[in-house]
Formats: sequence, structure tokens, C-alpha cells
Amino acid sequence: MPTGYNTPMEMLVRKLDSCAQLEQAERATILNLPHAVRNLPARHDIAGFGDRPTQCCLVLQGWVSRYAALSEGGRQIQSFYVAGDMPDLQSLHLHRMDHHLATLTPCTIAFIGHEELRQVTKHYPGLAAALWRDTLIDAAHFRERITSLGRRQALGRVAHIFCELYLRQRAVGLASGSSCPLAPKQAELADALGLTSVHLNRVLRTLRMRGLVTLSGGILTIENWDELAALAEFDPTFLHQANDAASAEETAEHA
Amino acid sequence: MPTGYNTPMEMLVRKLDSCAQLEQAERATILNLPHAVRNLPARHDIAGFGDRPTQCCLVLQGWVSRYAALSEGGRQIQSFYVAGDMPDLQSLHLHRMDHHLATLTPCTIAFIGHEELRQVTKHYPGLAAALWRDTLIDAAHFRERITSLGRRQALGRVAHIFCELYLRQRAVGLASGSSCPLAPKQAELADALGLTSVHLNRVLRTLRMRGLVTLSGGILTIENWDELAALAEFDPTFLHQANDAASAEETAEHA
DNA sequence: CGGTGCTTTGACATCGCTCAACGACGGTGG
DNA sequence: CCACCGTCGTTGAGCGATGTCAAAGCACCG
Repeated sequence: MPTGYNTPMEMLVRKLDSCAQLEQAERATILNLPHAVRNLPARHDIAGFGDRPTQCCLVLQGWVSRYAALSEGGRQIQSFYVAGDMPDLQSLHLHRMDHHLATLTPCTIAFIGHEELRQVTKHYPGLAAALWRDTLIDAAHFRERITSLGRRQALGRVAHIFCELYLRQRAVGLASGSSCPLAPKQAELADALGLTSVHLNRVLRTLRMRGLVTLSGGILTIENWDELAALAEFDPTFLHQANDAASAEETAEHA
Repeated sequence: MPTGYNTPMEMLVRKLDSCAQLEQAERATILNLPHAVRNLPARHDIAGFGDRPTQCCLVLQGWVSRYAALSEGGRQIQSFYVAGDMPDLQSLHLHRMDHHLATLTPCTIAFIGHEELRQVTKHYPGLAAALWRDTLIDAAHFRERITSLGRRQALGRVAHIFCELYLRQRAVGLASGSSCPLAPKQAELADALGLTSVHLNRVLRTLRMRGLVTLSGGILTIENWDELAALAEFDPTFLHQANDAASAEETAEHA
């Protein structure tokens, strides 16, 4: 199930369909949603703090990050998004941005107007529920990040995000075997994990030396899923993936 | 606007009405929602990891916490809830709990069946949007906690959560002047902030000595809002309160 | 009057940060 | 083709914020 060559709205249908079974009319409605596709360069702001967006975006290709900017140049990356994700769906009902949304890599992104989406959710409760659910899964990711930042040490935090990003990408066909892309640089990973890039680098060395993962050239390879997941105390429940992620673990394991 | 003596569903109406203006029919629908009110003791589990709840709960009185349990008895409190909050609204579309929900203090809680809520959201898109929005604000709180845990030092973290809990309670009429209840014990606050209760205690002493806040007998008093907010780099945008929280700051300031 | 739970404090250990430098690599222009 | 430069990754030494362990104080309550 490789991504990239379907039409944007086919991608959205597949995403929404994966958990909440859509009816035929609902599927057709999504496929007919008007939208604009744009290519954006890396490090480009999609929406900033205080903005009042009038459209939502669907990532077709590339990596997007959500972050809060603090004084003194500090920043906290709150989440990463990949193809198939709708990072600012929340702007549909939260009108003022309380954070920033920016591309990490060059991206292809589809924009869908709020007005059109609201009409859709008004007439198709099933679609409203599916989109709602998507934002709830986003929130589940946030909660797990809170747990990581609050109670896991650096080693466990890094291991945990690797498990998460691998499984999430695998679910949309972006992983191959026990490897998947990992676009964020070390500094960006550090900003997501509440660490310094220096310390993150040392943690990566440890993981490499223990034979758990290798990260090189933007490719993450999981060498030993079981140990990595154990180190992270990783439980895939929070991902709320339909297939329960069990099969994914096996795939990585046998690579 | 004190809470406690309205009927449960009046409380819910007020909550939903505060941002998304409800129509008369929608208001009436909520008021007629069947529900059960129960009193629960402190430290009582409302729903646990792995459960599949069949109802949502509305806090009428008391404090509720959402937490993740880690191995070795460690736990991370992801959020606190007070009167007017619906902590597990997400279970409406996320069927399997990925965390625990428990009372912190003795609580009065109204339970509303999923089936009834789903019917309501199906027939009243405006109510669906209002409830959806509520879960999105919950998510905004999570994001801010991520930022706190990832990039603020202990002092700023504690200051930040005090600002948040004060404003949230003020918004539902639970604060008086520059004071508000603060039910969590030091150990529980520490579990929410990724700290040790020992260290939290030292931070509290510092805040007290600097004349910023006092915390005693379950009452939080903010002595100097401006300095506290500055220390926390607190920006109320993430609360998404209708009144923009500006007036609230003034209240605390003049106390 | 003696629990029991919560808070407070001290001494010491450790994890992760800071500062500083160097290395690897790819692009770009002379 | 090579010298240069920017970005990213890597490493070392020292320090600071926070955790750990242990014990004592304190309030409430039976």
C-alpha cells in the first residue's frame, strides 16, 4: 500500500475508512471535496500562533511538525505528521492557533476549506464522527508524549518515539521491513523529546551500540523490536490502530 | 456564578453554550438527556486501561485525574478535571481506554450513556460540534503540558499549572478573588509535572518565599499574578476561553 | 495518646545540560 | 578540480537541576 500516487481525497477516504466504516454516500462526498494541492519548501510555516486559519491541511508527502515557541529561541515540538495526517483539523472548531505548524521537509499538501468541511460534517454525522475520531487519536498521541516526557528517561523516550513513528508509518505503507523514513534531524528530535541535541546524540549512540536501532541518512532501522519496546515500555494501545498493531510488531521482529 | 446547585444537565448546557452558541432545540435536548448521578469516594477508578466504557461522565463536584500507570509503581498524571468537565468524552469514539480515570477527591459525577450521546450528535450537528470542541480544548491542554514538561524547568512548570488551574476554575465560578481550591496533594502535583514530591516541595517553598503563591489546606492563593505568569511564560491562549481570560488576570492581580 | 498520611528537610548521587571544539559531508564558486 | 563554507553529527569536561534515600515534624482523628 504505497502512498503518493493516489488522488488526495482517495488518501483521505482511506484514512477515515480505516476505523469508522464509511457509507457509500459519505465516501463519494469526500472524494468530491474541493481542495487545492500545493508544494511547500522545508521549514515553511503553514500556520502560526494567533492565526485564524480558514482551511485544514492534509499531508500528502513529507513531514510536518507542530511546535510551541518559547522565549530565547527555545521550542517544543509537540508532534510530527506524515502522509495521510491532518495536523490542523482542530482549527475547524478552535479558531485561534495556540501553536505553530510548519513543514520539516519539502511537502505536498492539500488544503480544504473550513466552510466545505463544516457543511460535510453537518450533513454526514458519520463523517463528522470519523474526523472527530481523528482528532481524538491526535490527542491520544499527545497524552503518550506527556507520559514520556514526564516519567521516562532519555533512553526510554527516544526508544518510545521510534516505536511510535515506525508503527504509524507502517500503518500507511511508508515502512519497508524493519525500516522507515525518519526526516527529523537530531536537533528536531531533541526538541520533540525535551532533550538537548547533544544528549540525544549520546542516546542514539547507546541504542546503536546495544544493537537496538540505527539511524542514518534519514532512515530508521529497528534491529531488535522486542528489546526496544521493552526499554520504552511501549504499548501500542494509544495508537488506536485498527489492526491492533500486533502484526506490525512481528514484521519488525523478523527483519 | 457558583456551581453545585444547578441540575447536572444545566451545568452541561452552560459549558457547551459558553463558546458555541446552542439553539433552543439543542439546549432542550441536552436538558432531557437521561443520566445517572453517583457519589464516588476519593481514589476510586472510574475507568481503567483497556476498558471499553459505555458511558461518558460529567464531573459535578470534586477533582478527577487522568493518568498513565508505568511499571514499578510510577505514574504520570496527564490532566486534572473539575466541575463542568467531561474527562472521558473521547471514549465516545475511542473505544478502548489507553489510560486510567480516577477520582482524586470524593466526587459527584453524572453518567450519560454513549448510545444517547451518539443519537444526540447524529441529529444535532451543532451539539456534535460543541462536544467535539470540548475534546479539542482538552487536547490543547495536553499540548501545553507537553511544552511544560519538555522545555520548562521545575519552577516554571509549577507556576504554569497554577496559572492554568486558577483560570480554569475561575471560568466556572470556582475561584474567589485570587484564591481557588487545589485538591491534588503534593505527590499528585508532582506526578502531573514529572517531578518528585520532594523536589516539588522545594519549588513550592521557593514560590512562597518569593511571594508569588501560597498553597495550604487545599487552597491555592496567587499573591502576584504578573510575576507568576512571567515566570511560567504563561499565555492563556491555549485555554480557549471565550472571555479571553484577560479579565481573570486582572481579578487575581488586584487581590 | 498513638496511629496514619502528608509535608518538610538534609546529604548525596546522577542524569542531562552547557560550552567548546572537531569531524564528516555536500554544495558552490573560482 | 579544488578550496571554501554551511549544516549536521560527534565527542569531551565540568556543572547544575533534579532524583534518591532517609528521617523528622506536624496535623488530624479515632
